[in-house]
Amino acid sequence: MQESEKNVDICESDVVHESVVASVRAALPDEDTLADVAELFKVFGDSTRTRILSALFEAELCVCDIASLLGMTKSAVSHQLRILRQTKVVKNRKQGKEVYYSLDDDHISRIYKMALEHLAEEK
Amino acid sequence: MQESEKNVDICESDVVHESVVASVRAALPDEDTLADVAELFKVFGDSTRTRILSALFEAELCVCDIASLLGMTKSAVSHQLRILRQTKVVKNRKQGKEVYYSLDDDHISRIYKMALEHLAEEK
DNA sequence: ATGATAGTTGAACAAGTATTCAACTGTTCA
DNA sequence: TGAACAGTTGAATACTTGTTCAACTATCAT
Repeated sequence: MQESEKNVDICESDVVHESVVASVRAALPDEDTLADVAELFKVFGDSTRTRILSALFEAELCVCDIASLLGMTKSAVSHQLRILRQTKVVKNRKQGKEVYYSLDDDHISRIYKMALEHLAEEK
Repeated sequence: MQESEKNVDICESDVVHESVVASVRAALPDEDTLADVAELFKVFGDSTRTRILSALFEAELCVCDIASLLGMTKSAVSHQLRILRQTKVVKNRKQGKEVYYSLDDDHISRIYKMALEHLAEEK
C-alpha cells in the first residue's frame, strides 16, 4: 500500500490512533440524531428565548405580557415565539384578541430547568 | 396619572395582566444566570461540537483523531475545541507533539447526554 | 541544525440569525 | 361601519459565528 500522498491539513491517513478512532466511530450516534441535539440546544441558546421560557415556567402569558416583561417589542417577541412554537417547546391558544402561550414539551422543559438550577447553584 | 402617551409597539402601559406580570417578574432568575444558560446551550447548539462531544464520551482523543473522525481540518476542529475549552466542557493534556482532549464537567455532560438519549428514543 | 508533524491562532469570508420597520389580519367595542 | 388594539409576517439591516487559509510555535527524529 503506497502512501505517498502529500499530507494536507485534513488528516486521514496519518491518524495517531487508528484502532481507537475506529471503535469510537462505531459507537457514535447517527448524524441525524446529533444534528437534532444541536438543533434543540440552538433553540435554548439565545437569551431572549431563555427569558421567555423562564417566564412561561411561572405562568401562561400573552404576547403583550411577555413583551412588557422583557422590555421588547411585540414583533421581536412574536418572532422568537414562532421559533419556540415550530420546535414544539411552547404551545398557544387564542382567546379573543389575545394569544396565550405556555410550555408544551415536559421533558424538554425539564432538561432546560435542570441546566438552570445547575448554573444557579454554581454561583 | 395621565396615560396620554401614544402606544407604540413596545407595550408597557397597556399590558393585559399587570398582576400576573408582576409576580412572574419577581420569580424570574436574574439576568446573569439566564445569560449563562443561553451561553451554555449555545455551546451545544452546533453539530460539529455535538459530534466532538459524542466522540469524547467514548474515549480521550487527540486533535488529529477527532479531525479524522469528523472528516474536518485540524484547524476547524481546533477552533471548536477552543470554545469547548473556554466553557470548561473539555480539558486537555499535552503529551509530546500531541494534545489529548477529554470531557471536563461531569454535570454538564450529563445534561447533554440526557438530551441525546431523549431524542434517540423519540425516533 | 533541518525537516516533518501536531496543533494553535488571527484575519478574511460566507452563512446564519436576531431585531427593526412597515404593512397586514383578525377581534372587540362603540 | 370604523376605530383601536393584539398579534403576525416578510423584507431589510446589523450582528454573530463557523470554516478556510496562511502563518506560526513546539516537539520529535535524523
